[in-house]
Amino acid sequence: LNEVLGISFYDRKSMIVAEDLIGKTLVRILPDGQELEGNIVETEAYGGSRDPASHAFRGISKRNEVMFGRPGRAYIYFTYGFYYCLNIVSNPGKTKASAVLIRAIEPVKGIEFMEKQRKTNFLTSLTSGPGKLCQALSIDGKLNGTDVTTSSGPLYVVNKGVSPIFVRRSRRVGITTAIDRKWRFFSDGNPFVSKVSFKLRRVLQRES
DNA sequence: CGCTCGATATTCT
DNA sequence: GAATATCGAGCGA
Repeated sequence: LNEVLGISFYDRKSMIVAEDLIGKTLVRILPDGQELEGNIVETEAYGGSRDPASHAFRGISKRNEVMFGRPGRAYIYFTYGFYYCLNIVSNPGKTKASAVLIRAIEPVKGIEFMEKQRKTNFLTSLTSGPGKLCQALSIDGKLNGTDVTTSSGPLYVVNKGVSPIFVRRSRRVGITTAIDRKWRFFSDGNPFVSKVSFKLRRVLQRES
C-alpha cells in the first residue's frame, strides 16, 4: 500500500491499465513543492494502429510520438485550442502505440489551489473532465513525456487502497469512430465522473 | 435542462 | 477548409 505504480503496472494492455487505474491516486508536485492529489474515477483506453479513435491510428507525428515510446510516461496533448489532456502510455502490443486517458479525478489534497486554477468553488466541477483536471492540477505541454513511475518527478500515481470501488465500463465518449468498444471505465455513482449529455447518458444506460 | 456557438492547435483532406 | 480524446457562456423552454 501507498506504493508508487511502477513500469510493470503500465506495461500491460491499455484496457487492463485503464480499469486498474480506477481507485488509484494521481499525485502532482508543483514547482514550489506543493502537493496536489486526486483519486482517479474515470479513464479511457486507446490503442494504436487498430484503433481508429486513437491519435496514434495514422502513425507517429510530432504530437503523438510519446505514445510510441516506453510505458509509464505522460502523453499530454493540447486540444480544441484551449485544453490539455493527460494520458499515461501503456503496452502497445502489436499495434505500435497505446495509452490511457485520465478523464476525471476526485479532489483529495490541494483543493484551494484547484479552485484558483479553475476559477470556481464548485467542487464537482473542479476535475470532472480531462480538460478540467489538467487545468486544476496545472498540467500542460511542458510535462509531455514525463516519467510517471517515480515519486521524485512532478507527476505519479500511488496505490492508497481506496475502496470500495464499483468499476463499470461503457463505450468511450467524445469520439465518433469505434464507438462500439467498451473501453471507458468509471467509478459508478461517483459525482466526480465527467458529465455526459442526457442523450448519451440514456444510450449508456441502455447498453449497460 | 438542452442546444448552439466560440475559442483556435494540430492533424488530415 | 474541416474535424477533433473540450469546456462554458448564452439563450430558450
